[in-house]
Amino acid sequence: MPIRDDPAGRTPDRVRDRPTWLLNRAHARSVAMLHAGFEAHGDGLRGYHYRLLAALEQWGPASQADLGRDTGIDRSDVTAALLELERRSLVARRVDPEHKRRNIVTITPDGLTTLRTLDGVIEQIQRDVLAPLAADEQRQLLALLTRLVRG
Amino acid sequence: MPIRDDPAGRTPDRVRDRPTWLLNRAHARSVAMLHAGFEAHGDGLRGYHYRLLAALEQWGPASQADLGRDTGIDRSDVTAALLELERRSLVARRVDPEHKRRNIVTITPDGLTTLRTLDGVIEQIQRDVLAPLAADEQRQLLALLTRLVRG
DNA sequence: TCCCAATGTTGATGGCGCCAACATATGTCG
DNA sequence: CGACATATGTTGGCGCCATCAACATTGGGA
Repeated sequence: MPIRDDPAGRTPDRVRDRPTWLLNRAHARSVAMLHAGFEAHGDGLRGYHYRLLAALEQWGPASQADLGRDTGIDRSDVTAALLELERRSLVARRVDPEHKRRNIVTITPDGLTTLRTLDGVIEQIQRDVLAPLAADEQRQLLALLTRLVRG
Repeated sequence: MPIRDDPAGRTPDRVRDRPTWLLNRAHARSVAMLHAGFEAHGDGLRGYHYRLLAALEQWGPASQADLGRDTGIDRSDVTAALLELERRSLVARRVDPEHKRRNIVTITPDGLTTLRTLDGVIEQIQRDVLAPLAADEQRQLLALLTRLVRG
């Protein structure tokens, strides 16, 4: 999904230094690296799956709707991603006996193992993404991005 | 295309502070704003169209292949976007008499006008995107992103 | 009780990027 | 010159992430 990696292409001046363009490129860079990492070690799982597993690990069993709210993933995409996770036995789904319209989703031991593996892969990618910057610059960037995002 | 704007959703800890996640969110923010801007004032044009117009304005007439290289847009996508731009008379295409397999694309006066309009819209969006930061922080962020992207 | 809200599912759409295949035109090298 | 490779534009398909519409089911509140 990244734009062409090849920076050989001249970028129009009016585009090249714009904040939105830089954010786009930086994002493309990180997505490309994540993609490569998931490709190599993610066993076919994608960002959605990781986010769902992470949410389940952190807050325990939840309904699909809650998972969607907690991860910012649309209900319909939650359904699709959970089907895949269930197929791999990384999560289990059962109907909530209290509210029969609701599915309670639980992460399985295998799911936890997978989550930990992905954690390692992703941590390495974080380092790779930030590699062009010195340690203090990395901290600066993260602080600024955090303020940008939360602001 | 941004992830859900609603930041109410709790984000899993292991995700929330990761550089790739922050870049993703910052990008989502800028894309959402760009989307809204194009929606309101872009007359249905998309990022591809703007980039092509910008490249034509800056470097003058070019073949479609060159446009693709200069903008990082795939040849096939260049074709589609130019069809739309031609339909709106924002660009003109003619066969290169020297190399009959080649189309020479030229921006029209209307195209220039549209480009300037979009420029204004986009400039405003840049300001909005960076609004949470003070002026010196904005400069810092841009410098860091530039190094990240070029590094 | 009746209506409305929430839930899970299916299916479709859009933006952006990628790639394969093809016909056509243009070299280049034996 | 002729065979071969290369560049170009076009078509069509795929993938990822995000969004929305519509629906049946279930539950809660007025």
